[in-house]
Amino acid sequence: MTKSYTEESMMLESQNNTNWTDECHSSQDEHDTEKKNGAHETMHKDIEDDEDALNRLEDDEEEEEEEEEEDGDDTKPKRRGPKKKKMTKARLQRFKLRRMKANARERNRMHGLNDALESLRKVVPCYSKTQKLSKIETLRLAKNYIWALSEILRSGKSPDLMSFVQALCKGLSQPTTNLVAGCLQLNPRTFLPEQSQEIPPHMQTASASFSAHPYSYQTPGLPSPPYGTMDSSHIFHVKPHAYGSALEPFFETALTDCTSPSFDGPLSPPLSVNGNFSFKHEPSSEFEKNYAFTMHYQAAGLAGPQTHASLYASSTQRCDIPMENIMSYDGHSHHERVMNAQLNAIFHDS
DNA sequence: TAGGCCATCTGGTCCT
DNA sequence: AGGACCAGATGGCCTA
Repeated sequence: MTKSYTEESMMLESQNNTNWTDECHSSQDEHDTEKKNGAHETMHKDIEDDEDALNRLEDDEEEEEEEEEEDGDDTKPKRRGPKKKKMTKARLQRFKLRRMKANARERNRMHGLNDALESLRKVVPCYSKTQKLSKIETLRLAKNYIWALSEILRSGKSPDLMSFVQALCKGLSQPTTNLVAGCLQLNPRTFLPEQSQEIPPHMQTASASFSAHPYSYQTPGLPSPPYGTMDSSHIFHVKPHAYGSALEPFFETALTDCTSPSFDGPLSPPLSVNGNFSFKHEPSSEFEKNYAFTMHYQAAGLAGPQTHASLYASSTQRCDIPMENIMSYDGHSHHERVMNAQLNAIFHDS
């Protein structure tokens, strides 16, 4: 875009600021309404209005083109150099037309992006219509989820539940962590020794967790549905305490530097080429060695109540979740149920 | 009231 | 030339 465009836009901004702002506000208001109603009708109307406006502008433009020819001004001295185009009405309107088209495209593009993000929200472990994850949290959770599942597939071993959860929630904000736990209808205290003792040992591994009844972990004081349901995927979202645990994890390296929200370390899935994951059983690089699973939940004496107890005993920022504030879990898609079934198979086979 | 999140507008850049 | 994409700016809404 040339500098003249910038000048034009500045002019336009000052001349039409009110109108443009009004358009923006009305559009945003309508978008809010649309969100509340859960319909796209308003958006379509918005776009139709834009198209009407564009058509009107195009009609006006044709008229202005004719006016422009008659507007030849011989009184001003001619300037040398490249002829600087006059900012005629027609040019202004053409600019406005371009801008309106570009704005409409940009709106649609962002709506498409948001739709895709909404789809992502539905397939990551925590999904609630009533309290959506923010965009950034959705992306972080999705990234952690992909990485964690990839590690499971690559290693072919059941992870320690707590470590898995910690890896999953790495870098997430505390509110998001709470929300995730809320979606699970789980209170982190469930993993305290006194509660854990009631849990059969075999239930304290991830694989057992996935095969357990959804409410097996429910603390006596916890409310019943409709606060939420728990299928296997929800187990992934328990986050008793995400940051800096003393727990030696299944996802050991995933827990490093968890205190930094901006931490964006090498937490990618092992390999993804053209959408197909390729897992190597032997770390072939220093990176893989660093990020390979270093232990299993039974090998390091981490499984069981003591592990969880030590985890929480060392926690200074305990994640106590008032269950009355927990959002309801609104259900997962068929796709996710299929995915959960596959996960169950993975955990049971390993 | 400050901060987080969001939608939108805008101009620049790259690509077809 | 026009569209896609991106990042900065802006203002509204909500919550602690």
